Amino acid sequence: MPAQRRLSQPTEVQTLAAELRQLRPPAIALFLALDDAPDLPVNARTDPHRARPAALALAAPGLPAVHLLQGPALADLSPFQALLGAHTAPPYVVVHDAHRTLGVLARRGLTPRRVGCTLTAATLLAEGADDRRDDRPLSALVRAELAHDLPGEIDRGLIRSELGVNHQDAAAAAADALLPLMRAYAPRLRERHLVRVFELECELVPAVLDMEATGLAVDAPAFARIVESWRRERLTAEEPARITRLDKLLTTYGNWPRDYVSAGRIRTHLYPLATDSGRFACADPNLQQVPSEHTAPGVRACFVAPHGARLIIADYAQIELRVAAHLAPCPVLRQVFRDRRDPHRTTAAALTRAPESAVTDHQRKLAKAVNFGFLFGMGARRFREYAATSYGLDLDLPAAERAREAFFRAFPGIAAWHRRIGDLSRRGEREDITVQTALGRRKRFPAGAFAFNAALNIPVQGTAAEGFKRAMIDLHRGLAPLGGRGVLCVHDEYLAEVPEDRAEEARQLVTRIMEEAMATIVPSVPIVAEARIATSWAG
DNA sequence: ATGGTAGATAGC
DNA sequence: GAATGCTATCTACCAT
Repeated sequence: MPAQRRLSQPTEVQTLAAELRQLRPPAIALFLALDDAPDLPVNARTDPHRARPAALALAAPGLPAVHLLQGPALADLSPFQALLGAHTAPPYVVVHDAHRTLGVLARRGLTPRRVGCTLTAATLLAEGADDRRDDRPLSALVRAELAHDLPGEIDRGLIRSELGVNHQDAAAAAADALLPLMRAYAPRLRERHLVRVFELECELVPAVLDMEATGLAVDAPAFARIVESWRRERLTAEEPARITRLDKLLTTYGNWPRDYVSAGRIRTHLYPLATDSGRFACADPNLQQVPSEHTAPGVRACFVAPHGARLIIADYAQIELRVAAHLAPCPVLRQVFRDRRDPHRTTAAALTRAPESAVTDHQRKLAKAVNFGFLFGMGARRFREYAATSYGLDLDLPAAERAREAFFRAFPGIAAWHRRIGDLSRRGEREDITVQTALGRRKRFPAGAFAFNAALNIPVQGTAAEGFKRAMIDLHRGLAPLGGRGVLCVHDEYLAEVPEDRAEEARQLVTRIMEEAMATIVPSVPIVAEARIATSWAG
């Protein structure tokens, strides 16, 4: 790394650049946000599904990584300086949607060095993935970095004149950009009360990077045998539905052992800020959609604890119902959880107008479908279909309507919440509507584009995601002394690998950390996490 | 050939 | 008045 522009008194930016150079390579890389770059493939700009500023992640050979944001002019960085300085890791400022762009790059024959994960103040400020207006300007620095790695595509002379410098050292360039860009976002994040979300995401980054780097141990030969059994069955299968299913399994998962397993572990890519809700996106491979035992028996059993270790598999109990009880708010549902009662029995009792003690197993099963289905605004018609496919329950339409009424009768706070969102629906015809999570992450619906169901769901899903991310941060720190580490997260499920002689200790620790972390975000309802010790994901 | 869309299906 | 939501990946199909 050429030392350059070394002054007798290093500037803030130079100090940061020096710190960045100390970091282990996987921690950083360049994320370059692009929006209207003329050389981008068309789909990066026009696909509504990808209607976010396209992000380009480019390899910067030999460099420590830096996450760059495009952004407006300078402002005050102070709230974040303390935050970032407290980390062993660098300031991670990031670009959303980089993972899609990685694919775009790959199709163009470019092989960017993989970056850890993403965080962007701009994403938060843009209030949901559908509108990134605030994110628009293409920074001169982005052009500079493009010129650096894709010579010929952009006029370097233009870059130099724009920047007023001759960048020979991409790391220094990146660092130069970092502080100003963060400065630019800081006051707006403060104004918009997004500092807590931003801090959460900053703290989360090391946990995600380690999880991505660690990967999950996998019994690749066993996986390959299952794939082979699908192939054999496909040859003789006759039932069309079965053929469709087998083809899906074969095409989606069949090449995983070959494409993604190395040294007995499978590594995925996690994107904490790629979704409207604040949940993770996961890709290449998407380990958040590994077939369940129900769908394809044996697959999850291939994801294992290595010799001498155990998996701790933990998830939250009815987390969305609990979060909804908190946010709605619904005193009745809150009380059900406080009394350690079963919300499905409560609904079943409302359905039958009988006491909870008289609820049968079948009634409880129906009530479970009712609770999960109607919570986010499903209609009676759609509920019939849902109950049939997900729970094997056949209902006629009047029965589905009665179930819906019983649900709202059981939980008046939920009913009032739905009515309030319904009112927003009318206003949303002609004005922008914004909904938010507990920490203040926002999703904005432009006038005329309000979505009732999404307005119900996103704050709940997003609040649960915030509690989960809080837990991931604490778990990352809490497991290390035991020699344990997180290996995967699936929305409300956390997998850790721990030494077998400390498995029980770890199990209890994981349970406690998850419950306490979520409770900081969702304080009005008791939170229950359940963790088990296993030798494979199926166990 | 490549880019783009809709629909189905995998997860939560 | 009614309305589950959030994703990734694959296939089939259409357009350039």
